[in-house]
Parts: sequence; C-alpha cells; structure tokens
Amino acid sequence: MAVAAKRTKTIIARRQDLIRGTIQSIARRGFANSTVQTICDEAGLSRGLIGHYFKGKDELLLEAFRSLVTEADEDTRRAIREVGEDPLQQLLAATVVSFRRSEQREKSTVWLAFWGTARWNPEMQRLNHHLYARYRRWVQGRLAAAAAERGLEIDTRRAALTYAQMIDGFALGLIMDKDAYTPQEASDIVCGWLLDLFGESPKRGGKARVKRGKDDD
Amino acid sequence: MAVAAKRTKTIIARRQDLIRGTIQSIARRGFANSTVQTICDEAGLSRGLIGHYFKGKDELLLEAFRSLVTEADEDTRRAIREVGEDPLQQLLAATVVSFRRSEQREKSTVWLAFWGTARWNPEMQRLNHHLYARYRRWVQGRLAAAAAERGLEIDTRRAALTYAQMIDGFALGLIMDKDAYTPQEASDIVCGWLLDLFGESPKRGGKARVKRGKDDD
Amino acid sequence: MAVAAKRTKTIIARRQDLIRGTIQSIARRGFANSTVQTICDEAGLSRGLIGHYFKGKDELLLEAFRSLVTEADEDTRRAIREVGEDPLQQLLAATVVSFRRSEQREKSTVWLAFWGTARWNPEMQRLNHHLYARYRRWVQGRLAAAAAERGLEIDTRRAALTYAQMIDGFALGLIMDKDAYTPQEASDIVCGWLLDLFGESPKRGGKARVKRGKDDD
Amino acid sequence: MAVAAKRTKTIIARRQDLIRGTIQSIARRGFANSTVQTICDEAGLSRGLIGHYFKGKDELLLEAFRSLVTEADEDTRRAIREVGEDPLQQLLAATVVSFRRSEQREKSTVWLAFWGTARWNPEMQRLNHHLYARYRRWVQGRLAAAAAERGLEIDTRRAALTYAQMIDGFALGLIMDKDAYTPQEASDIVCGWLLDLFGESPKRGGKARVKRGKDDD
DNA sequence: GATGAATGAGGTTTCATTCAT
DNA sequence: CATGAATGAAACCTCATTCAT
Repeated sequence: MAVAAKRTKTIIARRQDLIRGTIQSIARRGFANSTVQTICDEAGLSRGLIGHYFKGKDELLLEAFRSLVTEADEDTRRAIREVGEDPLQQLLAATVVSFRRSEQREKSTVWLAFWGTARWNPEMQRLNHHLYARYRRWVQGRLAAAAAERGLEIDTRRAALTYAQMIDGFALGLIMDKDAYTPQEASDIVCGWLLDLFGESPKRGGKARVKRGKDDD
Repeated sequence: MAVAAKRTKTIIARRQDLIRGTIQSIARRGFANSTVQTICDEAGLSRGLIGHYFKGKDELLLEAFRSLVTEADEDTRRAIREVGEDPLQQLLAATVVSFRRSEQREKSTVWLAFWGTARWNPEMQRLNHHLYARYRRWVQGRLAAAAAERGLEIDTRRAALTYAQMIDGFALGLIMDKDAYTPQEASDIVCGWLLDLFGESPKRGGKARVKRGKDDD
Repeated sequence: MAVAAKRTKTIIARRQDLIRGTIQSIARRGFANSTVQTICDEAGLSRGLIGHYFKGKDELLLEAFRSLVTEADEDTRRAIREVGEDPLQQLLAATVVSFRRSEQREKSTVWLAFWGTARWNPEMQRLNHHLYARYRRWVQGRLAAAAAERGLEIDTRRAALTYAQMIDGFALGLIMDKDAYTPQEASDIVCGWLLDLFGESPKRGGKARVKRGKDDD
Repeated sequence: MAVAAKRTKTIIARRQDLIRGTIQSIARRGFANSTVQTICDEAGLSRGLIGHYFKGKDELLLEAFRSLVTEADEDTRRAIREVGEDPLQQLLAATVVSFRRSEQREKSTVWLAFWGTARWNPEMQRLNHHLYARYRRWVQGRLAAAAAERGLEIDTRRAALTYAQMIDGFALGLIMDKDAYTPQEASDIVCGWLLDLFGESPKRGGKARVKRGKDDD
C-alpha cells in the first residue's frame, strides 16, 4: 500500500478512535464531565492529539453525534434491505432494529445527552432535522404502500407521526429508566400497533376486547 | 412574627427567583453555557448571592429540575380535578394539559436539557423515577377503571406504557423540531388513541378503514 | 466617599497595579517570557484576576504600552511648561527630560520590546503614529518659532526630523548598550546640536574647528 | 568527494532556507506568531526537520539574527571598498547603503523585532555589542582620518556617536512609520550633516542662515 | 443581607520537540 | 534523510466559590 494511502487510513482510524473515545467518555461520565482529557484517555491517545485530527473539541463532539446518527441510519437501512420489498415487513424490521439499538444502553444514553444540547447547536440541529425529515418521509411512504396493497384508506401523515414518536417515546423511556419495561416489550407493542393498523394482528395487543362472561351470557 | 415571616418569604421568593433564572438561562443559552453569572443575571441578583440560598450551583440545578417536574405534576393534577371523576375524561384532560405544556417551548427544551444530564445525576434520576412510577401507576389505574366501567378487558400495563411513551415521544418530537407537527395535532392523535381504545371514537383517526367502492359493492 | 466611587477607585488602582506588573514582568523576563502568571505575580494579584479588569492579556499589553507612551508624553509636557514660553528653552527641556527617561533603563527596554511587536499590532501602531505625528508637529513648530525670533531661516521639516530621530537614535543606543555612552553625553550632544542650529552655542560641540598652529600663523 | 560535498552543500543550503524562512515568517506574522510550523512552511520544509539542522528553535532564531547582522555588515564593507580609500567618501557610502537597507522594509522590521528581544538573550546581546563596538570604532577612525586630512580638530567620539545614533534613529523612524519621511530624505540629511561637519557642504542643509534683508542693508 | 472582588482549579488549545516509519 | 504523528508542558481563559466591605 502506498505511504499516502496508509497515512490516510491511519488518519481515519485515529479519528474513529477519538469519536469512539468521545462516546465512551460521555457514556461513562456524562456530557458535562467529558473533557478533552477523558476523551483522549478513553481513546488511548494523548491530550494534545485532538488538534491533529479535529479543529477542536466542538468539531469532535459534532462528529461523534454525526457518527451516532449515521450508524443508526445505516443499521436501519441494512435491516430493511434484508427483509425484502414488503412495506409492512420493512416497517416491522425497522421497529425491531430500533429497539435492538436500545439494548446498547450506553449509546442511547449518549444520544439523549446530545439531544439535550442540540437546541443550542445549529449544526447538530440541522443534521437532526435532515435525518428525521427523511425518516418520516420513508415511514409515511411505507405506510401508504402497505395500505394500498391492502386496499385500506389511512391518514398516513397521522400514522407516520404516531409511529415515529412512539418509537422515540419508548426509546426515551428505556434511557430514562431501564426497569420500567424491556426493549422487547416496547418492540412488541409497536409491532402490534402496526399489525393492528392493517388489521393483521392475530392477538389484538393494545386493543380492548369485551370481557367474556360479563355482558355475554 | 412580622419580621421573621417577611424574611422567610424573602428567602423563598429569592430561591424562586434563582430557580426561574436558572431555567431562563438554560432556555436562552443552553446547559453548557449557563454559568452562575448568567443565572444570577437572569434572576436579577448578584453573583455571590447564590451561596446564601443554595449550597452551590449543583443544588440549584437540581432544584430547578425539581421545580419543572413538580410544576408539571401540579398542572396535571389541577386539570384532572377540574374534569371530575370520570377516568377517561381524566386521561383526556391529562393529555390535553401535557401538550399545552409543550406550547411553552422554552421550558420543554430545558426539560430535555436536564434529561440529557439526569443519567449521571443520582438525585435527578431518583426524582424522575419516583414521579414516573407514580404517573404510570395512575395512568394504569385510570385505564383499568375506564375499562371496568365499560366492561372491557384491557392489558392495562401495555396500554399505560403505550400512553405514557406516546405522550413523551410526541413531546420530544416537538422539542427537537417545532415544525414537524403541532401540539394540537399531537394532542388529537393521543386523545384519538384513547377514545379508540375504549371504542368511543366517532372519527376513527389513526385507524384504517376499508376504502369505499373497492370491496363494497 | 460613596461606595461606588470607592469601588471605582479600587478598579483604577488594580488596573494600574496590573499595568505596572506587566511592565515589570517584561522588564525582568522579556516580552516572550511574560505570562499572565508572571504579570500577576509582579502585581501581587492572583492569576484569574486579569479577567476582572481587562478583556484579556492582549488588552492589558496594549494598555501597558499606552501607559508608557502617555506617561512619557505627560512628563515632557510638564517639563516644557516649567521652562516658560521660550521655544528654544522648551526644546532643550524636552531633550533633557527625554534622556532623563533613558536613565530608567527598565522602562526604556520595555518600550523597545513593545516597539518590536507594534508592527503587527494595529492598535499599538495607531497609537504610536498618532503620538509621533503630534510630537513632530510640536518640534517643528518650536523650531520655526525659535528661528523666527532670531530672524533665521531654517528648513524646519528637516530640522524637526533630525531632532526627533536623533533623540530616538540616542535612546535606542542606550537601550541596546548601556556602556557605549551615558544619557548625559547624549543629552549634551543633542542640546549642543540645538544651540548650534541657532548659533547660540558658546562651545561649538560637534562642529570642527581649524586646528590652531596649522593654517593660522 | 562528490557525495560529501553535495551533502555538505545541502546542509548549508537547508540551513539558509530555514534562516530565510524564519525572517520571512517574522516579517509576515511577527515574532510572537512565528512558530516552528510557520517557519518551516515559509522555508518549504517539513516541521520535524528543524532538529536536523539546528539544536532547536532558539538556535535558529539566533542564527537568523546573526544572518541579518552579518549581511548588513558585509553590505556596508562592500560599499566602502567600492569607493576607494577616502574616509569621507567611505562614510558617505556607508550612510547611503544604510538607508538603502531601510528600503527593504520587511527585513528592517524583523531587525527591530529581534532588538526587542535581544535584551533578554545574552547571545544576541553579545553579538550586537561586538558588531556595534567595531562599527563605532570604524566610524570614529574614519572621522579622525577625514579631519586630519583637512587639518580640522574634531571631537571624534562625539561625532561618531552622533553619526551612528542618527543613522539608527532615522532607520528606526522608517520602521515605525513608513510615511513620516523617505529613506532618501534621511540619507540626504545624514550626508548633509557629514559634509557640513567637514565644511564641505555646498548647500548648508540643516543649518540656519540669516534671512536676507533683515540685518543686511 | 447584598455585593462583586479575589482566588485558584481546571478546561481547551497551542506548540516545541521527539521518534517511528 | 524526510516526514508528520505523538507527546506533554504550559499558556490563556473561564468559572464556582469564598469573603471582606
């Protein structure tokens, strides 16, 4: 391998090390207690090195957030590709992979830490808006396709919002309190909601049914 | 008594001023850029005064979070009391008041900022767990009561989780992107979900219906 | 004295302390080795205090330079006032006071240190230009007045430049090498030059005279 | 021999490159903002290379100063040689070449930057003292010779000091403010002073003359 | 009680130097 | 020999806290 190529590889690798270090440091100590020192410690590098690979701490933080976000995006895309073309299957797969991510509790926590700061960080906000817009568009599209296949009429905007915010709401709850419910439970509920939406649920999870033997006799 | 009362009141008032200042400062500058100076500026007090009313900045932050949390709690209780004893009406009122809170965008943002740090702050975490546990218990109880009234059988744990996380998910979405949907929309969706759960919804909002003229005729 | 006035006085005093500390630190260690720490040490204050009184180190350095420059200006004005209205006497007094300043070797050295950086510091440059322009104008005016009194015709621009640069040249020489000549010598030479210019010198210092007994007899 | 010679030459050439880079970097950014990086950039070399050719940054700075100083010395010697043996002609040539150097404004500025630090750098100071002592001795010798040729009696110490400090004073003025006067003007004044000293000036530049029509009638 | 001056710890960043490739 | 990655010291600055007035 050419020297230049090798060097480039090292640069990328070191940047990755620092990004990983950032996420790990935040995971362990929180956002406020993560200093350049703790980040470099986690990355196994010396303090001054950050300047070689990033313009400063702020850029590194942004890149760490970007890394988190794009990793999630890619995970989801991969999971979707694997289940083929059926829109409902794709939505179910996206749901499952979302909560599989919640099992990596540390990363999720860091995600929330970033979200807590994004409001005052234009770059982060832009990045987040961009990805969420695309995500919601995709969800809405899949819902529309699934409905069309079944000859159903759905308020897809409403359903897409509900879906996306349910996912986030359950993820948020898992971050804030790991003992309130499990990722599996959350996954089941959302998948149940999806199936129910299209009238395909065998067990109508979240829906009420009339108690047997009370009014029916 | 007069003097002592006045002093006591002043102390309480000053503490409130500082708490308000904290929230305002975080709302304007973010968590990371809120210093004792900016907080005292917002509160209209001098820098050194913080030591008279709180043990330190950390305690003040915790109290500010507590204030946010208990204010929300009290708002909700008041709203519930106002609609009387009907469990479904209470849940609907709680929903409405939740999203009315989202309209105060600044406070919500601060809330998220606190959540982003709560994971590494045992006190905050304890406070949050306590309130959420009570909240979910209450939701579950109301759902159970509403179901019982109607002779319906519901998985109340599942429904309570869904309800609580939907609320949070929609609130989170409003904080992260004020243009994706309105609080009103979110409120409608969740209220619709509640009504649908009990089979009372006239317009079946998020639910699919079979398209007219396709299978029918 | 009112509290506010007292405080203002303290502020001014502390700023002066820091300015003095800056000059002293540069005098002892040079420009490059003067840090905020050494400056505050010389001023007898703690490191962080600089932020209370100046926007940063750069501002403090500029103010120290300004202090040096205006002090020199005021010294000269005072000396001039004391000798009355005669233009030649004023120029002689200005000369004497200039070299009296050179006796404070430390300050002069610091002056040169600042000059060595002024080229890349727009503020310092502006300040310096302003004062020098005024200074040269004043010299030229006094020379013109002295010439007019005596009915002499002088190229005042040329004479003013010569005077001003001689002063600076001798001052510079004293800074660079304290053993080459004394301030007194320099003072005598420049005063001699002035007197000679107006034909008033009893002993014609720097001027050649024909050796006795060579051409005369 | 070929290889060794080539290497030696390369080393010398590289050292020269670095010295030139140092002067250029200081000229562009000032002393305080010249780092090993900026110097090597200007020299077209990589950062780490400095250690191969100099013991460290300090040595390089010293060598750059030495280069400036010896270059000036050699320029002057060459100019003197070219005008032959007449002492006054030599002094005039030295004067002219001094102000020709002032036309290279960047180098002069760097010179002053070094002077601003020399006080705290024993090596620089020694170097400077040595050269100035020799320079003043030479000036004094030429003045004495010129006076002897003409049968004039001169205080040569005084005249040599005046000459040397006038040169420096005018050079300093040109560095500090390029618009106050031109190198040509300065050169004329000093040459005029020299000629006048030996009673050879056709136009008695800086000297006063009695106005016509006042005492003459 | 109220103020803001004072302190000094600790954060980010820059930089001269070393060293493996 | 040349490169630039790596190191860690040290600089500047910010900030929570203390304390004299």
